[in-house]
Amino acid sequence: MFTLSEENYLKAIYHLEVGSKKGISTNAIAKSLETKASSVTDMVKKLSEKKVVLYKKYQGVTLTEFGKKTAANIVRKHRLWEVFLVEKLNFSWDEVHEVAEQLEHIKSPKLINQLDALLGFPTHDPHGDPIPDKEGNVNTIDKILLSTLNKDESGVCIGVDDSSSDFLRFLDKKKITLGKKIMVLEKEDFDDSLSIEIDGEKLSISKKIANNLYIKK
Amino acid sequence: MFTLSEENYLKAIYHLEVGSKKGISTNAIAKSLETKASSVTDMVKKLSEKKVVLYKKYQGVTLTEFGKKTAANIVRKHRLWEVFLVEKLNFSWDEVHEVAEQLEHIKSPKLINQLDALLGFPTHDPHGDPIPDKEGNVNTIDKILLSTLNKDESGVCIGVDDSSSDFLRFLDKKKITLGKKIMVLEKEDFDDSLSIEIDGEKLSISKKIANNLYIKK
DNA sequence: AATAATTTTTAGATTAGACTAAAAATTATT
DNA sequence: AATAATTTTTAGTCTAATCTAAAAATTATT
Repeated sequence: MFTLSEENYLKAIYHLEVGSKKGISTNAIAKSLETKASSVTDMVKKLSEKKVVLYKKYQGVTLTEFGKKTAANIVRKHRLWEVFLVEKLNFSWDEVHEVAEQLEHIKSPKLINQLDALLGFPTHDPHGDPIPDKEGNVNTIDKILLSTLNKDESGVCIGVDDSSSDFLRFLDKKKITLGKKIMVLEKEDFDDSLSIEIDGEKLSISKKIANNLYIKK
Repeated sequence: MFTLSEENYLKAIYHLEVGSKKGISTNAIAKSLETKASSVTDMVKKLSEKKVVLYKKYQGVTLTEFGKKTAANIVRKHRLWEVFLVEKLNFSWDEVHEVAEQLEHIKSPKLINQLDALLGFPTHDPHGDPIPDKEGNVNTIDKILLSTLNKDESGVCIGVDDSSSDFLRFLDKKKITLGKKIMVLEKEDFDDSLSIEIDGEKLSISKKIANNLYIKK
């Protein structure tokens, strides 16, 4: 069994490993968890003894298969709880993260299985991120950034990259939600802003926004 | 804000204070939390500094008003989660305690308020124990032990004293659940066992069982 | 390739919470 | 009231997880 702290380290390493071929550096983990490199070194040794990471001094860490499964399970719990908060308890999508950070550490397989069933076995969380299955497998679909679309191309909004409260509240205000169809009407060269159509309405979107919205063609 | 450990101490003291006029002894707390008296002394000093208990060396502790409210809120969360587990996630009443012990420490007022609403503002948990309101007030109704009923008297089953898994599973097997009407047909003098009628069926109940079932006349 | 800059690890300290063993206070018993 | 038994507190130790500061290793730059 893992402590709260161990679980948080595992989760951080899991997220950092996505799209990174090499080992995860001590500093990267420290930054992600807002802690000090020396603390990371200590914990990483402990995790290595527990067989969830491979660790060689100065070489960074990699999750073992066991570690990956363990981490994926925490992420699974986090995302299922997020769905629960939005679907059943009327949370908005910018409010769920903090509470899910706590709920993800509750230990009860039955609780999670039943929650999964109550929610109708959802595949994605409120931000469009995929929910790992019981074995830790993640169904990755080919999502692209809105900013990569060309003029006159369109796609369906399927997720966000940055899921900070500020960004999510901005999307709410603009009525941009998952599942909505977005058409690129114009791309401005001088500032890379986009003119898009959503819900039959025209809207201007900055580069930063377009770089944080995932689209499926 | 309180740590996990502090919350568990508060809850233990809260429960021990019910029906006790004097201060709660160090040993009583130690026994209830399965820890050592010396650990209790340490923690009690900390809780005293945090203004949740009154403490004088060798005199035991008493919860302050603030402490009572804080503890009642933890109990409120525990019992609401128990209702959730039974009503929404198909847990049986002997399975809920362990998970609720974890869930009660989740910090989010909105979560609890919304959960309360989702459950239809329940007043009692699956074992018949009252759920404190947001201000920490508990609606105590006059419950009596089944063993105090006389021959030919009857009442409705409204709760259990001992809520151990073994006892609850026994009740399940005998189809004794909250809300059922129980009539005392006979009291045996030599072993204090009862002959009762429930669901139109005759059943023999030992003294121990009758001492753990609460009835409302 | 040598030196500078950066990253990582080690060594030692700190804090919360728990423990053991011994001392002090209280309560019970003669 | 004196002594015995029990309870409670104190003093000191331990572990998990953190930190700072210094040392060691790696990477980058001239």
